[in-house]
Amino acid sequence: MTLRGKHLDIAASSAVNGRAPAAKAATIRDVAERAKVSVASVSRVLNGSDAITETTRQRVLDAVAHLHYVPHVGARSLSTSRTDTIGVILPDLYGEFFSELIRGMDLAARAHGKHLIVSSSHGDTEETMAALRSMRGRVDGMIVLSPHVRAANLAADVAGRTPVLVMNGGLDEGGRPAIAVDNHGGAVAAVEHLIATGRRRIAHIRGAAGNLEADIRAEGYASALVGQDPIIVEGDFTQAAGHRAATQLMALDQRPDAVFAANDMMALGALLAFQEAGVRCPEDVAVVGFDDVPLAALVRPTLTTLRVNIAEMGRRGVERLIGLVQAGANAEADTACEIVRPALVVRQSTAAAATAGSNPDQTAASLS
Amino acid sequence: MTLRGKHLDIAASSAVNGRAPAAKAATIRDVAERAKVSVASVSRVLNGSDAITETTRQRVLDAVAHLHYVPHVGARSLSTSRTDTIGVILPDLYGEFFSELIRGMDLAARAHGKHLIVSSSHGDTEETMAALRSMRGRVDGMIVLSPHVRAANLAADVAGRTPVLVMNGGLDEGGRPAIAVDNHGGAVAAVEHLIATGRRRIAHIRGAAGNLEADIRAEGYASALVGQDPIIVEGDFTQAAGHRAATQLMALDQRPDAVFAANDMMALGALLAFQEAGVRCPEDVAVVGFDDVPLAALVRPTLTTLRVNIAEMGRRGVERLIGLVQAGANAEADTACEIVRPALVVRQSTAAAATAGSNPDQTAASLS
DNA sequence: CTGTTAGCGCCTTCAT
DNA sequence: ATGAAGGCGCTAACAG
Repeated sequence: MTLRGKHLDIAASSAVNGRAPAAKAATIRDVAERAKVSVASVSRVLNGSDAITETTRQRVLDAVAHLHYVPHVGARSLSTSRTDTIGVILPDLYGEFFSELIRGMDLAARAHGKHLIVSSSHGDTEETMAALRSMRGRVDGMIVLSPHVRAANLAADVAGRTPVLVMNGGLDEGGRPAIAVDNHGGAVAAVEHLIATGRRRIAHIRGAAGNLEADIRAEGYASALVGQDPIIVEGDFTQAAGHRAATQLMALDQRPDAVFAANDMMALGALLAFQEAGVRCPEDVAVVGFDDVPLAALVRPTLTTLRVNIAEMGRRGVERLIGLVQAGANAEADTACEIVRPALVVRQSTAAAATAGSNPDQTAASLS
Repeated sequence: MTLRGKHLDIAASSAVNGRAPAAKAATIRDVAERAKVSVASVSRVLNGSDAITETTRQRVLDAVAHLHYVPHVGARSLSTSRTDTIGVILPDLYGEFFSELIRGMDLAARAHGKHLIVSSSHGDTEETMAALRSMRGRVDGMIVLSPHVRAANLAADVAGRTPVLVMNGGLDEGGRPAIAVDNHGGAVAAVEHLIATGRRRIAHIRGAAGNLEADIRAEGYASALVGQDPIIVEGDFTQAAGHRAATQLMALDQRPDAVFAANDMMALGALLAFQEAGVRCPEDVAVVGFDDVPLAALVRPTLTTLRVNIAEMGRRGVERLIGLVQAGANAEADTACEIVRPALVVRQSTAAAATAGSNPDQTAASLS
């Protein structure tokens, strides 16, 4: 007890001596002392809760100003068990898709006064778990993007009581809150568009094996083909993979006259490979991507793709998660898997040879 | 109330029945109880500190496993006053520059077992301050990227005892730890390259007014000109601005035969504008960007630019900050402003008309 | 080696 | 309207 008293004295003296930004940061107790009120009152003023005399309110605010006091969020969250922070676990931080996603999430988070703590798992299930664990108690809820179903589900378990929103493209999340892109529908739309514009040998550059979204898109592609066998080349969602795959395709006996790449970056890689080889797009070969990253409208020829509105999806994810957090125990109520329907955006890369060069950016109706 | 009680019952029962992930998370005390030891021992085992009997260690680990116990990081950091988290405040989250930067930072952070909490301030000084304040107690240190000097310096003040690393391109940070790009040197190199390849009327598309980096680059541009007056058009670092600016330039009586854009995105915008207008690059006009975002090597013509190695810079920033945090009170020792020298990367967009089409990606020696 | 206990900084009943 | 006091979950002396 006596010891404690001493401590306070020291803190007080150093606090009193000037508006020093260094030294030990002021605590709520310092403020209380300086304002001659109890910590409770300070707390009240700062949280705008109960009714407080205008006099004390001013006294407190003055003290706060003089001391450069800023409440310690960590301590606060320990007693309120809220952190006002949401965690995001991504498989990777590379490429325009994820940066757009984070941008959208940040926007929504800021709008709701939440913080965003991001972490990438490099696609590794073990790392995903580690990230999840280390986030416990640090966040009010998390959004997990894992290309592997297992990982996503495990994630939801490890999280314990913390709400988890899964965004990994699988439509069946076992009744967990989720947001997913209609990968199947998108792939089908891509192929149908190619067929409609007269293409007859349509190849597919797929994403990494084992990646859920890659699987579904490939499956959608195959199911939409008419009168031809699937021609599938492996890829991994990177521009380099698209380049390699396109090279392989050009070496085939019967060259395809159209390519549907599982994402835009690979489509771009393919576009470049074709260009370098003197294969003209869209005249000799049409190309369709997926995602509609900003870049897609910037390259020449501009890229036909499936618009996902990535930032919007990120925004939506954060808002939904915030809802889950607020719902608390009732969260069981929300187990819906929200589906995002990509919209086909027709650009130059799939113009029928005859009409090549027409309007570079005409958006078709949404799939839904 | 009754309704709520019912809900809770349900939750509870579901928790009891099996290794339920729900229910209230176990605390260190629960573990201690179940393992028949004191909380101190549990803490010891978990932190691998002191020596512990193998017996108790096992007992603790068992209990931890059975209870799905995960230490509460928030509480821990309250007593250790460490958060193992570093905060990053960016002016914006849009564009490839920042996504690359975050990627590099994430890599370094993960390597050191730190978390990353990001926040954008939309270039607004007030928002930057708010972000800083709200990070207190939540991070061990922060990295601030603010295009405005004032903001950056203010930031360092508001932060109080928390180490702050400034990365806003200003070389003079008043003795604060900082990392900056040699914007002046880069701009000069760009102009000199253009002159060396025979260009005589060199224009500049500058970044937003009031933006420190934009100012320095513009100044560097002007200082390197030989035998011509500066031709400067306003921009704001976006691709659209570059497009507009290029359009303005084409309308001039005496068209420039070269353009140095303050960043790659604007250079790309200009490239497109020229293309649409039928002005050939590099034959009619050469274009140089700044940053070397991944995209620069993907467009056609490939873009000559100043490589900054963004991800590496992000990595470096995090490592330096971690150093500052560890140094603690001795932090005053490190007040150096580390300078990153961009390297000129010559690509197709500045090929002299005669040699146009040569090697698309030859890197020149670094400036340093 | 292990248990006890006092805080870390804040919020929040419970009295007054 | 305000003050006093008991935690939140964990770590770190300080005894045994």
